[in-house]
Formats: sequence, structure tokens, C-alpha cells
Amino acid sequence: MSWTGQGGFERRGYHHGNLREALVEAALQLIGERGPFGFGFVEAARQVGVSAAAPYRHFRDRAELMAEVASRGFARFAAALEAAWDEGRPEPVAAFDRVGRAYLAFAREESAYYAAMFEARIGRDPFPELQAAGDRAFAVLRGLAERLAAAVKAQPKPPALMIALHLWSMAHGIASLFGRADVSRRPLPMSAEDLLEASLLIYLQGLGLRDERAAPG
Amino acid sequence: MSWTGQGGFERRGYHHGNLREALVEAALQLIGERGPFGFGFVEAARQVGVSAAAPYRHFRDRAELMAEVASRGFARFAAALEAAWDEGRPEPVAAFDRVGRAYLAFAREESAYYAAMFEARIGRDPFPELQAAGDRAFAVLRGLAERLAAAVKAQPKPPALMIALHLWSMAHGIASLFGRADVSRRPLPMSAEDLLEASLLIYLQGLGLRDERAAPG
DNA sequence: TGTACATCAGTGAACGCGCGTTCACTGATGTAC
DNA sequence: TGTACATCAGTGAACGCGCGTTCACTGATGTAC
Repeated sequence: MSWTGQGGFERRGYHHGNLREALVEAALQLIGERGPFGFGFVEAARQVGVSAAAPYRHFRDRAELMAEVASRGFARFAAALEAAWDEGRPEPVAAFDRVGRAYLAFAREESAYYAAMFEARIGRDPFPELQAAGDRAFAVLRGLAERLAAAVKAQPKPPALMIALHLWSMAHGIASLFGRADVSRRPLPMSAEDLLEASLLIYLQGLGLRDERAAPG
Repeated sequence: MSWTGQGGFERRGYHHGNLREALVEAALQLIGERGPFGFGFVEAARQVGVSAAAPYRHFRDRAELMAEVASRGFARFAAALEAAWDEGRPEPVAAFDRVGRAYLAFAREESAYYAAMFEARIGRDPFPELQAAGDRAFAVLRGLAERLAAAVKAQPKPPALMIALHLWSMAHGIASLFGRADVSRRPLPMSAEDLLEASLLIYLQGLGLRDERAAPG
């Protein structure tokens, strides 16, 4: 007998065929629905249509599965930011704004990944691969901050690392507070995207990087 | 027999005397240790030295206790920010910076309150008192943003609400990512306070509000 | 001042539930010859 | 091409655990007279 599981994985008989992938997908779905603390091994197994003991063939425990989800999330995140940055074309300020939007889009559309990455409280030390994936994602921000810092005329130039951290903090703050549908979210009289864009424009003006576009108001 | 419970509440015989307060304290401690999802009614009761059924005399359920903690947190938060602002003395820019530090200090030192307020995902609608407490806290930020906006010379003046949201997002972003001891925290080559201060100075410069102090860098 | 009574706060036992984890097992797969 | 065997992935039953919630109850407190 052959049937298609909820995750879209075809299961042929006794062996699942792709249980590892199916578990990652199930975890994503559960995290998306109930938050990073509302998912467990047993339920992920049930959702995939497999016994509760089966996941142990692929992951040491719940934390390891969560770390796998977060690692993949960081990889996708890095790719999304990098695509938005597009090497700073046509010019860095416009590209910077695009990255901010891409950040919010990721937090909203891939909210399960985002939660695993930033809210699951997974230790960095036990999962070096997760740590490396996070570092690669941050390197994208760091790289674009370097391009911006280089364009600043004032001396001394602001450190690129600081600019990267500022962008990250601002985007994360807005995404956390206003970016996702959430019962605890305060209603906002503007879109999260507009709020971030205005903030970034003011920030860039503070750095002395003028944009041709109109100032926010 | 009279004895002193773990929370420091004296219990005299059958009646606890101040169970409601004791439960709030126990919840705070548990949230601080294990996060907002790592606490439950049963364990809070045990910690206070009372049967598992007793909390139901004071709170409808777990969510109601969490909302109580969050409400109190917002009240303390508002007070802390208001004290730091000190009506903008001696002048708004310096006071603004003080508020940023007070924000981070609250997130770090009262991290259990902070988690209940911003990470517990409590619905706003079922708890109007919580909603009101949150609104009062935000009103403090809103008020100081008005003072800042009024000082901006450029026309059109930026909306005060936007400035308040920017401050809030930036401080929350930094507090979430770097502000608290956490296994998942990325190491930072500067203090969260310095990072926030630099960001606020750049932002204020972008608004055209110069400070006499040296520019960051 | 004393007593009867209403009210209230906390008890403790019980319920069903889902979780994480282990164990010896067995069905499926692939490979050596 | 066929067979024997090793390896591996998933089974299903069982374990102890803590949780949230309910229930009839009882000890303590306060108040009316």
C-alpha cells in the first residue's frame, strides 16, 4: 500500500523513505501554528504518520531537530537578504532599504523559521553548524554595512559592524513588535515596512548619507 | 505552626494569608528561570507550598496569572521610563538617551516582567487591564517623542508617534538580541547600552537634533 | 462576652492527557557471492 | 539470476512524569445577635 502523508511525502510500506525531511517539515508547521515551545517530538511523529520512537533514528532529541530547523532558516535568511542587497545595485541606499523590506518579509512569511532562529533559545555552543549558519547570515549584513560605511564622508567613519548591528536590531525590533499576526500585537497606524523604511532613512541621514528621495514626514 | 514560605510570605496555619501575591511572585521567579512558557499553575502552587487546586481561588487560569504579571510589569516599566525621562531635564536629547538606558536596564534586571510583557503571547482583548497598562507605558514614550518632535526645525515635522515607535523598536530589538544573558545570544564587541546610544545619536542627527557631545565613531 | 452561622480559602484525591524516552522486536533493503 | 545474510529504519508496548482541572470536603475567619 502506498499513500501520501500530510507533508506531501510519499510513504511506501514499512520504510518511510524520507523521514528526516518529513520531520523537519512537520516541525516547521507546528512551530508556525503554536510557537517554538508548542511543538514536540511525539506530535511531529504523529503528524508524519510514524511511531513516536521513529524520530530517534534521525535526531538525538527535540533540541537537535529545532537546531536543524534554525540552521536551515539561517541559510534561507542569508539568501533572501543577499538577493535583496544585490551587491548594492543600483546604489547602496536604495539597496539598503530593499534589505530592510526583505528582512520583514522573511520574518512574516517564514515566521516558523524566524521563531526557530530567534525565539527558541537554542544554545549556540552545542550546535556549531547552527552557529556557523547564523554567522553566515550575519556576514551578509556585515558586508552591506561595509559598503555603506565606505560611502560616509565624515571622519571618523562609523564602524561597519556597528551599522550592521543597528540595522539588525531595528529590523528585529519592528518584526518582533509589529511584524507578525499575533494576539498580543499592538495595532499600528502604519505598515511595519513603512515604519522601518522611515527609520532607516532617518538613520542614514544621521550618517550623512543622503538619499535623493523625499525625507519622511 | 507558623513558618515562612520560599517567597518570604508568612503562612499561618490553614489559610495562606496572601496567596495571590505569593503566586505572582512564584510566577515571576519561574518565568525568570525558564522563560514564559516554562511555568505552570501546578508548579507555582508547589513553590508557594499550597495544593495544586488552590490557585483557582485567585485566578481563572494560567493565562490570567500571566496577564497579571504582565500588567504589573507594564506599570513598573512606565514608572522606570518616566523617572529616566524626568520631564526632559536638563534637555531632551540627554534625557532621551537616559530613557534608552533605562529601557535596557529594565529588560535586563526585570527580565521576567519583560518576558511576560513581550514574549508570553497573551491576547490583548481578553485582558483589558493589561491592554490599558500597556497603553499607559507607551504613552510615556509617546510623550517624550512629542517633546523631541517639537524641537525639530525642519518642515514638515516628523510625527511624534513614529519617533516613539522607532525608539521602542530599536530598544526592543537590542534588548531581545543582545540585552540578556541567554544561551542563544551572539557575543557582542560592545555593550548593549553603547550600541543603543550610538544608534539613538545617529537617529537624532538624522532628525536634525544635534547634541553638543561628540559624534559616535 | 459568647454563641451560632455564613462565608471563604485551601485540601487532597482523582481524572484524563500528552509527553519524552527505552526496549526488544521485525519488516525492508541492499549486497556479496 | 538467485540465495544468504548484514544492516538499517520503523514498530508498538511500556515506563514514569507533570500538567491542568474538577469535586466534595473541611478548617479558619468574621459577623450578627
